[in-house]
Amino acid sequence: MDQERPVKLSDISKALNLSVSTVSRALNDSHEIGEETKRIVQSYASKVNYRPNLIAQSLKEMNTRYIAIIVPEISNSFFAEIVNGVEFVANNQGYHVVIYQTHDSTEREINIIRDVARRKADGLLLSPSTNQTEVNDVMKSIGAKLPVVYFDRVPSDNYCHKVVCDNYQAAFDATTWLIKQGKRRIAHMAGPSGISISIERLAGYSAALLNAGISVDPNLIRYSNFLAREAWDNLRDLEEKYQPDAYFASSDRLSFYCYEAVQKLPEPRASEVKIVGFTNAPFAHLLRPKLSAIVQPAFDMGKIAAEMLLNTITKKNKDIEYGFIKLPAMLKNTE
Amino acid sequence: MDQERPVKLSDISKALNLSVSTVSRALNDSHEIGEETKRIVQSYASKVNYRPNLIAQSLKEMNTRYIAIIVPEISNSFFAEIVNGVEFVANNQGYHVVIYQTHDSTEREINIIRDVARRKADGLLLSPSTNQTEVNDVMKSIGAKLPVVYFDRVPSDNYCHKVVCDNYQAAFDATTWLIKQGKRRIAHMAGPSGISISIERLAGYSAALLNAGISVDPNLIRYSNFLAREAWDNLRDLEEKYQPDAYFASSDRLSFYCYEAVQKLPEPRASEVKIVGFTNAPFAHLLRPKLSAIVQPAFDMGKIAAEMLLNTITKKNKDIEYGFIKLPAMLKNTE
DNA sequence: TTAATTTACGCAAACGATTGCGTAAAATAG
DNA sequence: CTATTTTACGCAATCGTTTGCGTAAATTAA
Repeated sequence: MDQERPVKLSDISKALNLSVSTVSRALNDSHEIGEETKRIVQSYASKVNYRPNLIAQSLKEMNTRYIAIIVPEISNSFFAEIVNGVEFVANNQGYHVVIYQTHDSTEREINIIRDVARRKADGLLLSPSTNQTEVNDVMKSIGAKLPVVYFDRVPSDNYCHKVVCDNYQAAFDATTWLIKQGKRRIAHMAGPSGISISIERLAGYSAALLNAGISVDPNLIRYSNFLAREAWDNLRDLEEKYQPDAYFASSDRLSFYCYEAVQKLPEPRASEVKIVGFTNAPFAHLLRPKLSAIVQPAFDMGKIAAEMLLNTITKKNKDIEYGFIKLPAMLKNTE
Repeated sequence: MDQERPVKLSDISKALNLSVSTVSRALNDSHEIGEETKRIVQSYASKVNYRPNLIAQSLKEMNTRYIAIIVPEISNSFFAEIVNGVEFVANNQGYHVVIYQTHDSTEREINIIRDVARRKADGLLLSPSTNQTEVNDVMKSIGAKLPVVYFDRVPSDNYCHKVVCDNYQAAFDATTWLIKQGKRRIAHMAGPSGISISIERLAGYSAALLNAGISVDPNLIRYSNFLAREAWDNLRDLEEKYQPDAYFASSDRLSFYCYEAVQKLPEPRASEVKIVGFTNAPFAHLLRPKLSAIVQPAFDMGKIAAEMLLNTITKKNKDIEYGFIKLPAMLKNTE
């Protein structure tokens, strides 16, 4: 009934008494094959459900027609939207998208990058983890054949393609909004120190404070790596010692941690403390009291990053011109 | 400095004046290679950063050491957790996990399945879309070489591996809880009709009603495919005509749609109408008024599904024994 | 010391597709 | 009718590995 193993070119060639090369060319509609032969081959191939083995094709043609994207966590709506944008562009151009997640582990990230290189993905979209230098070494060691576009968290040097959101401006606007709400002791819950987004968001926050004549209090600035534990410790400590009247949260997860921590406070603080945080969670607007959200144009970031990547992949001329795109974020749920 | 192209076996063999086969065997620690030679080859290989080309390896060995998982949407926490469970098991056994999403499009799903087959994934984890029969045909046409485990939404026949949650019991418990809260006009917001989870959840809901002496009102049962539009139309219609005193929502998205719709109602209905819905969203418990949640053991489902799949992949004896695992769900946020 | 075995390596064929080149037969040109 | 071109196909190499088999040299057995 159904064949036990996938049918290959040589099966067809034997069945039709043709050479393998003729069959191959017939299926690829080559001009050096007679029309009659083409018809015979093609109809037989579709009858027996022939599908070219992509492994063999890839080995021969030295490309795989897929790109990889490495993100910290797919359940994070921000990254999920980016992936969707990437798929939108890539699928239109005949590329498949393979998604990997690091769970914010540098070790996993490095393993994945190596694997992507060994599997000969045609390109890579990367939002590198905390440990930039280690990742950088790996990127160098895999040979120069793998085009890369960085997004969200990006390296500081300019010899690479980058797509980011205007973190400085977004943080500036959000902090300014909090100040306009009458807040002055604004805690800054930052992500890991040292990476681009943390630095820029902190800079925007600080600038907004200074701009309003408020001095920046280092005690109110807390870095959390991606462990829930650290964030909670920071939040408890802040509440015990400094009782901020607002929180600026620098990531999706931190936004919700802050929100939860604040909701557990006794009234009236619970409803007075304002929170604004980076988040793309689609249901964030359902929360009461409100969680004000800095929403990044994630889908567009994904689209643009994919376009840049596919451009460099299919580029004929080899003169590289590194792109750097910066997109605006939006402040929402500000009632 | 860094080589322009990845180094391959023949590069090493030339550099060391050895045959390719000797180099290959030395790197694979074969017993028929002298210790001295092994040392030389291995140290040279690591010096020049040799990484075997997985494409070539796969072609030769007829396996790829990766499994694919196809889900409707990665941003859905339920599926994200499943993926995490799958990765947990697969990575431990040296397999990579490749994630695809269908966005609930049968066309995309079919394309992906074909691609997975052509790329020779070692196995597939599948939660098939609405259009079971079409998908079934494709699964048959790709040849018998691709082991599959179904999860969440599963086919009705017993000649396949399946991992599901006890949807009947979960729906029964949740509906019973609503009844105990004094609710009697409980709307049932179902997913697409015809798929396993919709059928089972509706059965559990109906049984709970009958069990409490409440008759099942077909007007309160609404099917929505995965378009937001349909769900909203159903909700508006229900509110206009029937004003249910509670909602049972059969999916993550429906839960939040219901919640949002109810919150927009004038008081006191907005705070009186109770909602219980399937959701694994990590911040669902932050909502006020509460959204009661049927939480599925998604991570475990993923783990179990992956274990079943890897078992059938590495199985020596070919006598297939189809597994069928059913896991309990938990009712949370019931105050 | 000779025969049998082991050790350590090389040759070449796979895996399944694509493609440059060679060549009969057919078509066209002269 | 011969010379040249075109058509339509087959042969064999290639992509980068792995692996069965063959075989010198080294070792052991008799």
